[in-house]
Amino acid sequence: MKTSRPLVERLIIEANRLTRIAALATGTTTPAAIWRTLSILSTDGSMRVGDLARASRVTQPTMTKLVQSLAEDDLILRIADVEDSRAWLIAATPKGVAALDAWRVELGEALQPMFADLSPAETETLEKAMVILESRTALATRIAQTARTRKVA
Amino acid sequence: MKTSRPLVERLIIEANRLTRIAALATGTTTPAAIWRTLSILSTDGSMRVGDLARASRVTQPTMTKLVQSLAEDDLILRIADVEDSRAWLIAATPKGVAALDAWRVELGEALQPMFADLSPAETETLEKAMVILESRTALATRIAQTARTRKVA
DNA sequence: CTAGCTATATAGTTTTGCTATATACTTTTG
DNA sequence: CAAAAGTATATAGCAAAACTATATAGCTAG
Repeated sequence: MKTSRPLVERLIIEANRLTRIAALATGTTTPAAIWRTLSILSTDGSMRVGDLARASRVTQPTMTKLVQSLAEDDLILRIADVEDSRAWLIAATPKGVAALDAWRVELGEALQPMFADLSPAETETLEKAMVILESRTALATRIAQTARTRKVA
Repeated sequence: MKTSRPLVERLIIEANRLTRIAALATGTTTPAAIWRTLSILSTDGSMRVGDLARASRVTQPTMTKLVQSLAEDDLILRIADVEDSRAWLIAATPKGVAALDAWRVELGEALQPMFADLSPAETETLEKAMVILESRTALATRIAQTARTRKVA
């Protein structure tokens, strides 16, 4: 283990580990692609199939099929885009948001034992760190979204 | 967005988001399974195919095939287990560790802009939070490993 | 209005990962 | 200690997922 690893690098390593440990701790077999898609819609709002595919790092045909399957389960819905009738806006339904939320609760509970014995000072440090992280990731997704080649009105 | 979400839950949500954003920012097409496997071996040391499969959340035959392909690229090597000649110990090679490290550097650099303007106080908060996180995830993987049904000598 | 461009859908193929099972070795038991 | 039962990995065959290529429909520029 390098001692001189930059902070941001340590951050992404721990993020990957936490993600892996949490998935391991819950017994769910639901494909990660479903949660990833619902997470993106939940944080970034409704968007087109193509944008969703890019954000989720799959090809557009793959996302089209995933969206079809999610729509069948009423987890998302497809709204006609008034500005461009070729496109659809994909939005999470209340049921979809609830399913995502339940999964997050499950993940949180699975990780809980690891953090059960945090001291008040440690809890405060993590709370502060979360506020910082949350502000940065919120910014990042906005950048990613505008990266789409979009006509300026 | 819930305001009353528990700390641990916010943590896993941000971990997922960071993982997603970082993957998006780099253009790599290398399957995630490869990095996941190398990460596990790197942090938890050499282990058997079966344990590696469980840790990586794939079936044993899938891991057998992945291990074969990684061995062909000299990213891992298979050591005979002296205690049980049915089993192999899988270990990351120096080349494997280097590849993992390069990928982590790339992820870190991709996220760098998001964190370029941290104040000294914010940096310190994140540094402290990382120390806490690193100690907890280190603990967690040890627990997962002993969870294997292992004969006591 | 036509030519070219863009958004999503479909078809067909490749890849990935699964279940079932075989093989080799270890452990338990009578 | 030999036979039976159990465990670790490997292989075979199949199912699911995701890709490339392309079709279809709608938009936009000249």
